[in-house]
Amino acid sequence: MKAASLKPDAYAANCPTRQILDRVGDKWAVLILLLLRSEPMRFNQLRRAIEGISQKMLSQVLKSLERDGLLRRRAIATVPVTVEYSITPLGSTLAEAVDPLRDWAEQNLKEVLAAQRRYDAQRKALAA
Amino acid sequence: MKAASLKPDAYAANCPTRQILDRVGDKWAVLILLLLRSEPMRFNQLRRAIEGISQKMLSQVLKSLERDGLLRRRAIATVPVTVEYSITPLGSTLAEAVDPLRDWAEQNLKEVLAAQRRYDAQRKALAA
DNA sequence: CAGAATCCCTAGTGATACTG
DNA sequence: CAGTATCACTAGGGATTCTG
Repeated sequence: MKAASLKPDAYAANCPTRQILDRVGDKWAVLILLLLRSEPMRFNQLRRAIEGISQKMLSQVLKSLERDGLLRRRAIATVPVTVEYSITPLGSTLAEAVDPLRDWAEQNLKEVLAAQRRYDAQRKALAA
Repeated sequence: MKAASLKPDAYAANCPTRQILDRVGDKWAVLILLLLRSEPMRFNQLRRAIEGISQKMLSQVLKSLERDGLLRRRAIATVPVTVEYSITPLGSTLAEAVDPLRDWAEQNLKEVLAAQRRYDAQRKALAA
């Protein structure tokens, strides 16, 4: 865990958008948020749903999402203990703000991939 | 430079959204895109505008953005050479899809920070 | 000016084991 | 079940140097 940054650039680091984009860009954060949007889930339930995340990362990301007020953690005193994670209203609004990006991705991924192929073909031609 | 991933999880890695979110989450990519939205810029012009990016990163990010078809690179044969980067239509639509996120960030950063303070205060109380 | 190539170092991440 | 703690790794990113 490191603080934002120590002394650097005035343009990038201070920008509120940066912090949010970092969170959105986080490999798992948005994924978790989107999952919780449909229903509350428990720890291992999320773990299985995501399949590929280590429990360390899951635990870590959940903690920061909770810290940011984007989701809420509820421990239920059963034996063994049950913990339920649910999205907060704030988290929901963020998830909504991400939707246009999802849409863009789905609509334009093909074009991006095509551009990549073109670029790579071009480069290969030059290399020859 | 690594390929997407080799064999892992079916849920996270295959998702088109993941690739895009990675790009959006990239520390500089979106920043650059947003800058270019207003006007084409040259390499060192961007470098100065961002202030804090290393030229390695700038060069690297520019290259992948170009590869993705999100911006276009034009080398003009002057002495010394001039290179101009401009956003593509595809890049513009992505930038637009990011706007809701910017807005969310600006509107809700305060609340996020407040949540963080609450969380931290809570934790400190428990630690005592 | 616009980059490419190197070196280097640390922070992010996974795997493994342990706990309440 | 729901985590925490350790260790060990490597890839991301900065600083520096060189080039067309």
